[in-house]
Parts: sequence; C-alpha cells; structure tokens
Amino acid sequence: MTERKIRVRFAPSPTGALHIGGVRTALYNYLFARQHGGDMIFRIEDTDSNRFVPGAEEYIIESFKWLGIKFDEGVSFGGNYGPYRQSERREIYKQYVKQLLDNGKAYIAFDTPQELEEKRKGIPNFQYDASTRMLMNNSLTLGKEQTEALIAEGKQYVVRFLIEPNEEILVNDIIRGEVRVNSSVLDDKVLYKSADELPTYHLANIVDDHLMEVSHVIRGEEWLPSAPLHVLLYRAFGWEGTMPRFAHLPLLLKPDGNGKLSKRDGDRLGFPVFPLEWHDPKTGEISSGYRESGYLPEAVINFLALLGWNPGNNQELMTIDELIKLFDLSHCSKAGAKFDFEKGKWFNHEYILHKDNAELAEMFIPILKEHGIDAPKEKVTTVIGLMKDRVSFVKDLWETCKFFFVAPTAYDEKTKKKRWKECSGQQMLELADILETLDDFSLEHQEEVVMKWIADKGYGVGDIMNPFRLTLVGEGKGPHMFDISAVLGKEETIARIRRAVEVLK
RNA sequence: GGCGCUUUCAUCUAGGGGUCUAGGAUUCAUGCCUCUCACGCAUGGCACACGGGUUCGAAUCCCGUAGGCGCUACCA
Repeated sequence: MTERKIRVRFAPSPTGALHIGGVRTALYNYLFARQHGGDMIFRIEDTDSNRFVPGAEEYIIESFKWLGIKFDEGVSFGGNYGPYRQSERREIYKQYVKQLLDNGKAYIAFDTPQELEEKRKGIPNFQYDASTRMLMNNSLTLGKEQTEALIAEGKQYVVRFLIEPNEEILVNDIIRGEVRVNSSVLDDKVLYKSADELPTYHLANIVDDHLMEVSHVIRGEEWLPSAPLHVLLYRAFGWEGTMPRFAHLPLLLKPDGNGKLSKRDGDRLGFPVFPLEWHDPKTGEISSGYRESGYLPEAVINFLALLGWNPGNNQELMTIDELIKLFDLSHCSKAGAKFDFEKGKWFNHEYILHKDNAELAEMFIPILKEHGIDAPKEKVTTVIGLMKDRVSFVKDLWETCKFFFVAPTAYDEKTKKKRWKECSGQQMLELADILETLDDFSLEHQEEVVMKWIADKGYGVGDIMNPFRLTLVGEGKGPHMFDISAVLGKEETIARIRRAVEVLK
C-alpha cells in the first residue's frame, strides 16, 4: 500500500472552455505527479449527454499543450487503462451498477423528474433518503416482480445509492484534515440513468478512479460536500483499502465582490478566464484567452501556482521545474483566493523581462505585420531590448514602440508647450547639419559629437534633447535619444528633424 | 433553511505560544536616478473579524459569535 505508485488525474467534462480554476487544479495535479515520479491521467467525464459541447475536448487538449502541462496517459495520449472517455465505458459501469444492485447497496427508482420536482415544492427540505424512500416509487416499495415488469415495458428508471442513516463518515483530507459528516444528511444519490445508459458523475468517478488506480484525488473544494458519498461508494464496492487520498483545493474567487470566479467576471472586468480564446459553438460568443491576450504560458503557470499555494518562503518567481521541486499539498491555503488580475500582469511583465529578445521579436513581428510594417528581425530585436521593460504584454509593444517604425504625424501639444522653445527650431536645424556630417552613425559616435557641440555652444543638454525627442518620437517619452536615432539611422533621423521643424516652426 | 469548509494589510500570502512594535509580493504615495517616459532603487501607508477562555505569555491552542465560500439536480 505504501509502495503504491502515485497516479493522479484531471477529469474535465467537455461542456465548454477550460476555466482558469480548472487549469490550476490540473497544474497542482501535474506538479504533484512530476514531483513523485507518478502518472498524470487525462480523463473526459462526458456522462451528461445533454451538456456536451463539440470542440471542447480539443480545446482543453490544446490549452494544456500551450501551457506545457503534459499528460502521461488518457484521451489522445494513450495508456493501458482506457478507454478514457466515460461515454465509451458504458458496459464497465453497468457491471458495477449491477453489483451494487445485487448486493442491496442500491435500488431502482421510477420517480420522474417532474414528480420529484413536485415533492420538493410541496415538502420543505425534501430529500430522497431513508426517511422518504419508502414513500416513493421504487424497487423497495414496488417489489421485485413489479419492478421487473415496469422495466420490461420500457419504463425509464434510475439507480439510487442506498445510504444507511446515522453513520458517521470520516473523510481524511490532505489539506483540511479530518472532515466528519453524518450519513443522514446525504441523499440517495442517482448513480445511473436508464435514459442514456450512463452513470452520473459520482459512480463513474469512483469506478474509474479505482480501475485506473488513482492514488490521489486533487480537486476543487466544490467537491468536498460529496466526498463522504464517495467514501461510502468505495466502501460499498469493498475498495476502501485502495481508496485514493483526497485533497480539496480552495476555490478561485471573483476579484471584487463575492463568489466563485466565473466567465462573466472576465467579460465584466476585462481579463481572460480561459487559457485560449474560445468560440462558443452554441451561442457564437467569443471569450478572450490568455494566449491571445499576450500572456506567456510560463507566467500564467507561475501566477496560478501561487494562487492557493506558496513555497513557504518569499520566493515568487519560479520555473516549472522549481515548482515541481517545491510544490507541497500541505502548504496549500484553505480559504478561497480572490483572483488578482493586476498581479497576473506583473508576473507577465517579469517573464517578458527575462525572456530572450529574439524570441519576443518572433512574437512581435506578426503584430507589426498587422500594422502594415515589415521590419527586419534584427531591428525588432534591438527595439525590444530597448523597450521591453516598460510593457506587461507583447502586444503593448506596438503602442510604446511604433515610433521606431513610423514617423510621427502629429506632435504632442503638451510636450511642445513645455519643451519647444523659441530657439528650438534653429537648434534642431543645427543638429541636423551636425548629424549630416557623420559617417559613423553609431550611438557612441553620435553622442560624442553631439555632446561636444552642445558643450561648445553652451546649450543646455535638456534644451536640445527634449526638442530632439519631440522631433523623432512626437511625444515626451521613450528611451535615450541616441538609442532612438541609432536605430532609425541617419537618413530617417535627419528627415524627421527637418519635417518636425517645418510643422513646429 | 440544512450540511460542510473557511477568516492575517485593498489583493496573494509568510507565520504553526515568547525572536511579531507581524515579514514578502502586487497596487497606491513620495523621493532618488535622469535628455523625457518608463524600468530600477529607496522610503512610506495599509492587516492578525469580534467576544470569551487556557497560559507567566496568543496572530498562533480551545469555545462561541459574526462574515465569506461551497454543496444541497436523472450537472459535473
């Protein structure tokens, strides 16, 4: 038992885009598996045929590919415990449902959803359990013969788990410790529906985790209330000895107000809640993604890892390998974490700072192309080296750097008022003449010559540089002047000065 | 309503009886740097939900209260 191989799983249902909270759950599973040399399984829980959304499964796979979270087995990854799509495991589940039925751990119920709805409306706090099941329409009240007759004539039914009342159930959670619940508060959960011949989540989950030899179930806190039910199911099957260990993660909450982080919050507050852009095939709605918004996957991973967990020291920037080394379920927080988008931006900024300029150039070139600019990679790389410390996203580079690629068409009024003096026009023309004489237009040489000219003339450095900036940039910002002029080149620099003097007078 | 989980700066969090006049990061403010804007650096502001215990001593342990969150489907 102690020798058991670590096996974890991430098991989404293909009902839409992968939520960022799900990404974090998958990440923690991944870190845990890697750290222990275990396996990470990708299972598709599509037992609700009504909620199936085409493309969702592919989307999820693509998301993890982008994020760099790798699975060892599962849908699209192969493995010896398949099939990994629950809709393809019907026959397996049927067998286990029968086992429960045969052992008297479950029973067949004919109550229709409408009938149950009526009950709930009529009786306060109605629950299908030990106190009410003998009043309902099921194999317990109908008897074997009549039950079989009803099934034979094609009546739809469900299989419910028979829960014995007044039993204390103990769930041992790695993050939360011992959680005790009395079985009387649990209802006789539906385990199987004859309508689509599929089990519900609870049954499928337990059967699959057992069959796939899952050792640890690391999932969101929303599952904690059903954990006792799962324990009971393991017990009913006689699998308690190999029951996985549970760890229920704190939830990701809305940045403002209260509640679980939802898709709407992203739309409302202007940040993505999905890893990739998602086109909803049903509504036609498009939701933004981290990838399309210019996030680096490493930054997303790092940010997410720290939402609900920390390494126990003050380290915040960690590579995936460091995360694998440091991750520890017992260091997970218990309370939900509000999703702080600003911090996410900061992480991305840090990762841009550390990323290779040429790689960033590869990402920026397509954006330049969108603006009709076809610049050589060397130039783009140089520009990025100069400018990347002032952006949080690659796409922000366009607004901050465009003056490197297009001459200003207008000059910022405020800057003009503050920096453009009466003599500036004349001085700029002098500067243009000086630059004209240079054969070597390198940053160093320009600086040497221009600074000497300024000193010789007794000009103020700022009185020259600020107007100079206005002529090249069109605004009062940007890196050091000779960095700019060196990138622009002699011809363009001088042309921009002359044009600006014309306009500004 | 019932059941469960949870509670340290605005936010993410460190902290597991004395080293806490509570540390880091983000955000915010100020200053330095400087040809501008950023970056960077420095400084500052901001928290132990409340009430009882236990103890020589509690952010840390116990009990209440309040708040927050989740679940309460033939959804996962």
